[in-house]
Amino acid sequence: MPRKRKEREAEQLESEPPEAKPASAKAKRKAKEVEERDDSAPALYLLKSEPDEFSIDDLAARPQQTEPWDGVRNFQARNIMQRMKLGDQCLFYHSNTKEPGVVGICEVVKEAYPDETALDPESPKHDPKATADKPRWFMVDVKLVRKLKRIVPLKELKQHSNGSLEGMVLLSKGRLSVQPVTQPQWDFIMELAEHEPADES
DNA sequence: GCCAACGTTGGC
DNA sequence: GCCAACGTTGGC
Repeated sequence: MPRKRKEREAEQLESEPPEAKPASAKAKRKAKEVEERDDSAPALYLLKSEPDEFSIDDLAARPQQTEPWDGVRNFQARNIMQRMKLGDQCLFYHSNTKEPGVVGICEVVKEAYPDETALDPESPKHDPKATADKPRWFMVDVKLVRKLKRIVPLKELKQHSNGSLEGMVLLSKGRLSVQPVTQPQWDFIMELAEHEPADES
């Protein structure tokens, strides 16, 4: 029975990471990236949330200012999340709202573990394909580090899409809800947050 | 509310 | 294995 390609790809994504499998060129590249990663520095990411659902202020109001990042239902996003390590830093991004943009920083305080909302038939996020044995979806816990002095709006980030933020995933793969961020991109956004927005006219 | 972009599903 | 149809995301 020939496997459907998309299905195979999805399963590949599902069973990744970690640990060795035959290893495509892509997988090797990824392994090399991990190997070369400087373990002394936390990795950097961006997490999207719709503030109507869960905002940076909701995170700030939580006990311990900590929350499980549940509900991710995209393989690529999940795989990125599964690579997160304790202490990795994440930009908190407000999406699907009046003023979308980066609003704060949070930190990984618990590495990937099964997302129980996928297993719960009562949950709107329930996934019938998820089982206790093969949970399929994972989440991390994040803790608020700080809110930024001001929101750095998407509109403003876009103004630098051919400059300091060239190649930023947010600007090319707009829909991915968990994304890697590079150190220069991170630093630049921090810099933006410290200053008043540049005059747009 | 509209719609473009993109991921997923399923027929063949 | 291709691709059309469908669903979701998210900016505007």
